[in-house]
This record gives sequence, structure tokens and C-alpha cells, in this order.
Amino acid sequence: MSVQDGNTTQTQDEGTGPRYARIQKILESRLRDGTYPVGSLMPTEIELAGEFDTSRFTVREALRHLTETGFVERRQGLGTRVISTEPQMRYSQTFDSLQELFQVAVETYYVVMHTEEVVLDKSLAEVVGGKAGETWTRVEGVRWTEPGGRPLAFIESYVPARFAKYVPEFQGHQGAFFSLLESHSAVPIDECEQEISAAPMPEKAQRYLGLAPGAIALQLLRRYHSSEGVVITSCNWHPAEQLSYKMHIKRNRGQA
Amino acid sequence: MSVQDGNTTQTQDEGTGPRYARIQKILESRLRDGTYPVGSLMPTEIELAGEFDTSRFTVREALRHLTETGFVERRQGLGTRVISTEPQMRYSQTFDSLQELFQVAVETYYVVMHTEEVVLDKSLAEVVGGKAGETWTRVEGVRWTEPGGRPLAFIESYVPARFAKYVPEFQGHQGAFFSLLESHSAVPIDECEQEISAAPMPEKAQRYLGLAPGAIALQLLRRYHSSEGVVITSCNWHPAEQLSYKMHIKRNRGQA
DNA sequence: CCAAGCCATATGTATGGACATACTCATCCA
DNA sequence: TGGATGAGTATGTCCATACATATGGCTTGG
Repeated sequence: MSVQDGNTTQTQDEGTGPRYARIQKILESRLRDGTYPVGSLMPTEIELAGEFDTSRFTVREALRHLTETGFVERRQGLGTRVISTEPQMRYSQTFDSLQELFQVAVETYYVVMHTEEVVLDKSLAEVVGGKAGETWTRVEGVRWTEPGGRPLAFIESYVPARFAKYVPEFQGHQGAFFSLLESHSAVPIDECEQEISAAPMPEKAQRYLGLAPGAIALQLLRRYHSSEGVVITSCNWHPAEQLSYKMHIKRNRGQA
Repeated sequence: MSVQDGNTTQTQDEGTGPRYARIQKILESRLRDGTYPVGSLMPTEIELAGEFDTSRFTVREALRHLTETGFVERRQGLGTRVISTEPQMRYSQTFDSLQELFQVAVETYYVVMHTEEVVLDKSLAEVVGGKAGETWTRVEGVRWTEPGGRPLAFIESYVPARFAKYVPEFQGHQGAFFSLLESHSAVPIDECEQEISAAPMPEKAQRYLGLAPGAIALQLLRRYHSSEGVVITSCNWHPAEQLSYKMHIKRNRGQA
């Protein structure tokens, strides 16, 4: 592929496409085969420009692409450090909002059935993302298509003490609670975990949703995090025949 | 924010950070408020360089970021066309492989219990991603932790005719079928749909997995696509108490 | 021995310039 | 009237240069 002549690697007369792309490919091969080991510093921009007999601009273009694909990180004053022998992003699923991600219909209506304070034991702390001994507010209720419409789900929400004062706003709220609480918070929700499982529908939920005994639920447990900790954890119980969770994943371009 | 003086917008003495970032923010505001309507061409690089009294390089850096965030697309000879008033990527979940996405343990063992050809009716065609009247191969079996270990799931796979000849390789296969079929295909799997739901475990599956009557399943229906169409569709029935599906989503940087 | 300051180094930002390539539109010819 | 060609335009590639800023290591002083 590349012709090593002394310390100069020729790229001008080989292959097609822009020169920076050709240099990028050569460097990527070296990263993959361990010539530049993970954790080490690559040759400097100036050194590479000398090796490839090209301008620093061209080398920087090649390195920028390697940075974007996750092979290296670059620090002013330090150099270009290898962080992986493989590109970091292969498949992705992207969303404009968490509402879209969670396939939440925004025009719904929430009825609070019961509110209480709970002291977390070890196992509940693990579920909600708090610490044992902490006091959280537990809110249970039913989300409806609209006032007087059909019940959609039985929901148990767990709210940490710092947001407890906003719980009265849940009643009648249209849309997702996490965005309600986010609007009261100085920092945005920047991370979320969801866990999907199948389970028998709890008896209380069967009664609230008007289901026959033995009903099955698709359970969606979600923890919403900001940099200040968990904002809210909610456990949604959906009747099995009324909800399925759909995902559509694409492979990234540029990894052909 | 910006001071319009004739046709020159000053950025040198305002705010902090690199100049290209400041220009990017100004341009982003204009995109969001419709100054540059979707579908239209923005001012040229040279025009913007004139307006901001800066070099073409600096303008290009600002435009590159706008391109990466999805506001515009740039074509040589044509210009910079507005494609959205909003950034295109807000939340994402990324994976290095589909195996990671689907939380598939690779050291599992598949036993084929039954294979048959089926002619798709309308409703089955919709499920598997084929066309009514087409003949597909249906393979049912059980995936085990290891030979002689525990059963993990009952799996129904539907394979289009062009891959039917590879079905005999399913028996005893460790790992995912889609990667087996991908290795026989000229083009990669580049897209996948998954649908998660809760349902009663089918009777045959209950028997294969040694479950008591009335068992509940988490059902995972997956369609794998390449540019040449569906590669395989598989329907996995997991005992509810043995599997939950976990997701971890982060908000993109740069959209603070 | 530890902390602070200085210096060398490497990437980040930015300018000005030149040429290549892709794209569209207008004009001309069959 | 339709197709082909050429000219004008705008982004893509690449160069040389200069200065700014971040980083780490070494030296000096307390």
C-alpha cells in the first residue's frame, strides 16, 4: 500500500481521493495493528507532515477524522493520544427528545391516586437509584388518553426529596413528569436508563385499569439523571396487548 | 448580541471563545428564527467572510459545525443549503455491534427443533418484512446457555429464499444468526428494527423451555435489513423472570 | 521536600492565497 | 425543441505562515 522510502511515506501518486483521506487510512491501519499502541502518543503533526511530505493542514484533516471516529484524542500542548484500536461508534439510534425515545403521547392526562413518603430499603434504593435510608416521595396513579377516555398505564413514580415540593403539580399534568421536574431544575436531564420487562400485572394495577385477573404487563422502569443525581424514577405498567416498544437502529455512515 | 454596522457583523471584541464558535452561534440563531429558510441557500463563504470581517477558513469552521449538527448541507459548486431549523441529534444510544445492542451472549448454543417452508400470508408478511405469496424458511428452536445447560429462549426465525441454503448452518451455531447470514452476503446489515412486547408464552414454547402453564414471555421481534432487503427476521420468546431489556441513553454534547 | 515559575513543546486558531472539482445556467447547434 | 458544451460560481483541497494556548517537566527557592 504505502511505499516506505527512508522516513517518507508517499501518498501523492497512489490511489484516488483526497490526500488527507489516504493519510487517514494509513494511520488507521497503524492504529488497528498496534503500531501506535493504546495509551501512547502518536507522532506529532509536524512529524507526520514530514513523513508524508505534506502540509500540516492536510495532516490535521486526517487526524480530525480519526478523532471523530474515536481512535484518538488530541490535546493542545500534549499531542495526539491513542485511545482505541477500533472506531467507537458503529450503530446508533438517535432521538430529538426523550418523549420521542419513550414513545410518549404528549396529549395524555394523569390522575394521582395516592401519594406517600417512603424510606428506601436496600432493594428499593437500588431500583430507584437512591440510597438506603433516604426519604423519597412515592406517587401512584393512572395515565389516561384524555379526561374521561381510556386508561393507558398504571404508574409508580419515585421523586427525591429536593423535588418533593413539585409533586402536587403531577395531578392533571399532560405530558411527561421528567420534563415538568426538569423545568424546575437548574441543570438539564442528560442521561436516562430504561429497563423493559414482562411481568404479571400487579393486582392494584389490574383494578385501576379495569383488567381481568391474570393480566400481563409490559413494565418500563426509567431513571432520569442530571448532573445533580436522579431527578425521577418511574415504573410504568402497560397492559401487554396495548403496547409494544419499537426501536429502529441504523449503522453509521463512514464505516463502510 | 451582534452589532450590525452596514453589512458587517462584528465578532472580534464580543464574548469569549474562538471566533468561529461565535460566528456559528450567530448563524445558528438565524437558522432557528428562519432568517435563512429551510430549502434556501445561505450566503456564500466569501459573503459571510465579508460580513464578519474574517477569513474564509474561519467561516468554513463555523459552517462545518453547522453541517455536523444537521442544520445545513454543503455542495461544491452549489452552496450551503438549509435543511433544518433544528439540530438533528439530541439523544443517542450507540453500540459497537448489534450483538451488544441486543444484549446477546455470544457463547450460547442453538438447537433446531423444526424447519419448514412457509408461504407468507398478508399478516405474516407484515411481521417478517416480506411480501404475501413469497416462500420463506421458518426455523424454530431453542437457544441454550451451553450444550446440556439451561434453555434461554424459544426462537422462531424466518429466512428469505435467497439465504435458505444457509439454514442448515443454524444447528449448533454459537452466536447470532444475523451475523452468520451477513457473512454469506455481499452487503452488510445496515439497519435493524426491534419490537418488544409482553405476551403469554406460546404452549409449544412452554413445553420446549420446561415452563409451567400460564408462563409470561418478553417477546423480542427483530428484522435485520441490508440494502438488498430483509436478511432474517427472528422472534425470540424469553421467560419473563429471566430477561429484562436494558437501555442507557445519553444526551449529546454540544447541545448545552 | 514541596511548591511555584519558567521554558520547551504540541495542538488550536486564524490569515491569505491558489487551484481543483462539482454544479447550474445559458447559449448554440442539429 | 432538445441536447451538448462552455462559462461562471461556490465549495473542496491544499499550501505557507504566524500567533495563541494548554501541557508537562525541570529548576529554583523557601
